[in-house]
Amino acid sequence: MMARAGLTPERLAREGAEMADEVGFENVTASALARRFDVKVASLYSHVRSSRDLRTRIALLALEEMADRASEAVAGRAGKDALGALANVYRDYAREHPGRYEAAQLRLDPETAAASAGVRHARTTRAILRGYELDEPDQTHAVRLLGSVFHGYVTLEMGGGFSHSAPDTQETWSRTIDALDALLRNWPAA
Amino acid sequence: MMARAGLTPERLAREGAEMADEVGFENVTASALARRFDVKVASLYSHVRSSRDLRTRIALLALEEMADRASEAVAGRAGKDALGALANVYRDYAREHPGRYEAAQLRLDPETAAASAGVRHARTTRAILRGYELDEPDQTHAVRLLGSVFHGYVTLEMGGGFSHSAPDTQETWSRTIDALDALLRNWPAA
DNA sequence: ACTTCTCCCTAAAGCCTTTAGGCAAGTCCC
DNA sequence: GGGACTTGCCTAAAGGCTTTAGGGAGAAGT
Repeated sequence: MMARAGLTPERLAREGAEMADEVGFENVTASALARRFDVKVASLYSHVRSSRDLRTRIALLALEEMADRASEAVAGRAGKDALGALANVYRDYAREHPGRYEAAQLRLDPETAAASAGVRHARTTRAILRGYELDEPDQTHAVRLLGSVFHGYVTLEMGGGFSHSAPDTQETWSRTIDALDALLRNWPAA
Repeated sequence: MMARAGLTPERLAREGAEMADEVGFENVTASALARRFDVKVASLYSHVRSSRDLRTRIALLALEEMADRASEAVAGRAGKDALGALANVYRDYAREHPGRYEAAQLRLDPETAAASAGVRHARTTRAILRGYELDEPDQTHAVRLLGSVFHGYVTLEMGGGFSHSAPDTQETWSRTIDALDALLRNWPAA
């Protein structure tokens, strides 16, 4: 009588990601997702272990997508060009997929994080620094700084932290990339 | 028979903040807080409008505390000294009060944000730039950059984003401050 | 066709939020 | 001091989310 809905962990994660962008990651609940599939809540629990598990899968999907975009953006570019391209991956992804971007910030336990696309993404960030002359350990410091700036900026902008003031954020964004490029070319000695 | 518990919005927020540091901000629920006061849940609703209201009050309290620390740290310092002091306010506050720091990241609606201590904090950040020679609009860009770096760094560090790699994060933190100082002294022209 | 398995269902318990209405301890005024 | 009012916490109840246990009906293999 009832046709099977064809649930799988992957489909749940994909639809959950879609939903996150529409209603915010914190509103992606097992109940709401079940409603979206026109299925009873309990049915989800054959496919995901828990609500937490569901959210983790959405986070991993988002990390994967960002890592894909990052490696594509950086391929064939170097120096400031590459830097700007990577920066824009963060910003654009967060704008196009705010719910997924939130999801990507979910705290993962260490093993899950180590197995995630986050690692690949970190390698991409490091690759950008090949265009600048930095040796270890400064290279690591710089990777961390870039991650901080991109993530921090996008978070604050999404949260409206910059919203009520001139000049506009696009201008700040370009100048931030200029500034980071200048900094990397002129990295202060320890 | 039952002595009055003496609930007030302020006491609820303070205890909620305490609780956030102990069990994480996302676990601060009206129910749990009521248990802590040995009071029935419904009683809280005479003092706060909703669970959301409670969380907002905790966020405002945290913003207030951070703004206080920031202005105290910056007073009587200038240049890199001031920069480092402000940076450490973020890091130390997040370490001492992780739950409160999370709370401070709660998205507030624009009016609430405008009336919060966040505004005072932003002025403090701007004050630091008096030690560097930056005119508008670069000053605003720089304020945003500093906010991004501090917030981004602390978030990533708290989330374990840097945890599994050498060199240690203290070293990165000092070098980040060095780098920001160098950048501000040598801000690239548009 | 019959067995077996898979997938979604019903049922139920536990916790959280929020509202409505009640009772008693504190406060005020005579 | 005693009555009337106010305040503050309570009980009751409805509705939503999570999670587990067990059942039934379609799909798949022989």
